Parts: sequence; C-alpha cells; structure tokens
Amino acid sequence: MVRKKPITSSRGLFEDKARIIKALAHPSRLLMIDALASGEKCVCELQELVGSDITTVSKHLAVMKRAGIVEDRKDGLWVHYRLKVPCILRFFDCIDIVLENEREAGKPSGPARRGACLAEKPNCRKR
Amino acid sequence: MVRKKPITSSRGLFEDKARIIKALAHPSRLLMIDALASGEKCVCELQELVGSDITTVSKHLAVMKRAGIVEDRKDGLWVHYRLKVPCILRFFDCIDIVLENEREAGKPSGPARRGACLAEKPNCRKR
DNA sequence: TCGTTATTTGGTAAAATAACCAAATAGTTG
DNA sequence: CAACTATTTGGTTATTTTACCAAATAACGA
Repeated sequence: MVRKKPITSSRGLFEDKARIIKALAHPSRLLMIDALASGEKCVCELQELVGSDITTVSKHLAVMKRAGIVEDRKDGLWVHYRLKVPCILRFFDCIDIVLENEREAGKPSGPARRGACLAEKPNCRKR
Repeated sequence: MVRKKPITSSRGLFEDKARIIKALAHPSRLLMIDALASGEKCVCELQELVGSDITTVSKHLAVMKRAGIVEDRKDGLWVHYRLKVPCILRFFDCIDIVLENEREAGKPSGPARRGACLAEKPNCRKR
C-alpha cells in the first residue's frame, strides 16, 4: 500500500521528484525518450537522431539513467538504452493538452483578442 | 555554445514540451502544484507554504502560468492561482514509481549490496 | 598485441535558472 | 488623494545546466 501523501511539507520528497522531472526537461532527452518508446536503441542511433555531438548525447543519457528513467545494456561495442519507466509516456499526452490549450488561446478568432485589456488580464499594460 | 540545427522537423515540438516540463522541474513549484490540487490559493498562502521570499514565489508562479500549467484570478488585492491542467497530477504517480524503484535498488537487503561493485553498477567506483 | 570502433569522462566556457532586495504597480479604505 | 496591502517587475549575483573538444576506457578483430 502506497501512502499517497507522506508527511506534509516533506521538502525532500519534492526535491527528489524535481530531480527526476529535470531529467526529462530537455528537448533532446524528450526526443530520445520518444524514440525509445518503440524499443531500445544504441547510443549511435540516438546520436544520429538528435544530431548533437556524441559526448553530449552520452551525457544526456547518463542524466536520464541516473534519474532512473532509462537503463542500459552492453552488447559488444554497443550500449543499448531502453525505457525503464514506460508510464512516463502517458504523461506526454498531458503535455500535449497544455500545448493544445496554448494553441487555442493564441487563435485570432477567440474572444478578448482585440482591445480587451482589462485589469484581469495579466498582460494588460493600459495605464 | 553552439546550438545545432534540428534534424527532424518535429524538433520544435519537443522544445515546446521541454519548456512545459521545465516549468514543473522545481521543488517549490511541485509543492505549490500539490497544494493547488485541493483548490485555488492566493499568492500569500503559497508563499507561506514554500517559505521563500514572496518575489521568488511570484516568479515561480509566473513561470508556471506562462507554461499554461496554472491560471490566476484577481480578487481585490489578492491573486488566486489554480491548476489549469489537472492531468499533471496523474503524472506524479509515475514519478513516484521511479522513486520507488530507486528506493528498492538502494535497499541494503537486496543483492549486490556489499562488494559487488561491478561494471554494470552506475555507482561503482572501482578502477 | 595493435589498430579500430563505440562510448564515457574531464575540462572549459556560454547560457539559463534562481534567489533576494528595491522599487513599481494595482487595488483597497478612509 | 494619501496611506496601506498584495503582488509583480527589474536588477544583481551565485549556481546549475549545456555543448563541445580532448583524452580515457572498453570491446572487438587481425
């Protein structure tokens, strides 16, 4: 049984969670996770995918490995990485919702798009 | 620092996603999201919760608002923030799984706890 | 063993992030 | 309007993250 909410103001817990989320918070790392969703890949394949220096890619993978998001398997000269926690993928659907909201809000057809500079609007610069 | 041009056309999408995930990747912000799960709170309440300077808290909230994670509502002198995308919360269960794995791996009762410093173990410092 | 390939590690510099203080802004009350 | 409160913005500094290069390590085959 997993206690949903441990001791309140357990600051350390949120630091642990932040550490893991930080390991996700980079475009190249997200791209690699997306690729790993369809199965394990060697570093060389991931390097070609993201297009950065291979040492950069290796370090990105190390960050995710240290966070427990991926795991690796050595096979001769190659190291293959794979997702360790597939539930991560479901989260990305939620991120898509955020982006969808953003896109809708940016639509010129929506209300309050012209002239509606009210106090409630945080970007209102009317004096 | 040289930023390479994207190789895949969807590179920009991953940059957008990373921007949103970055907005989650801070212990104070996670703490606030956790608090907002039970309903909207004013900045002053959140400030008391996280214990940082109120300007710091305000900036954290601005980061999350810009990312589309929270939204605000002005009520007299107060500004109340609330979650805009509750599905974020479900994601945290997945983060808990990662932490659970980590804790299990670190258990002193498990195998390979003493002397088993193998090449496969990331924390192996044997040369 | 030597040479080759795949990956990691160490170092450095640029860029991004985060904390706090001081000042500005917005809204309330008298 | 003046005084007061809640919040945001601007500025500065310290810390963290990131990218690349150079060198090290690991595993293979001749």
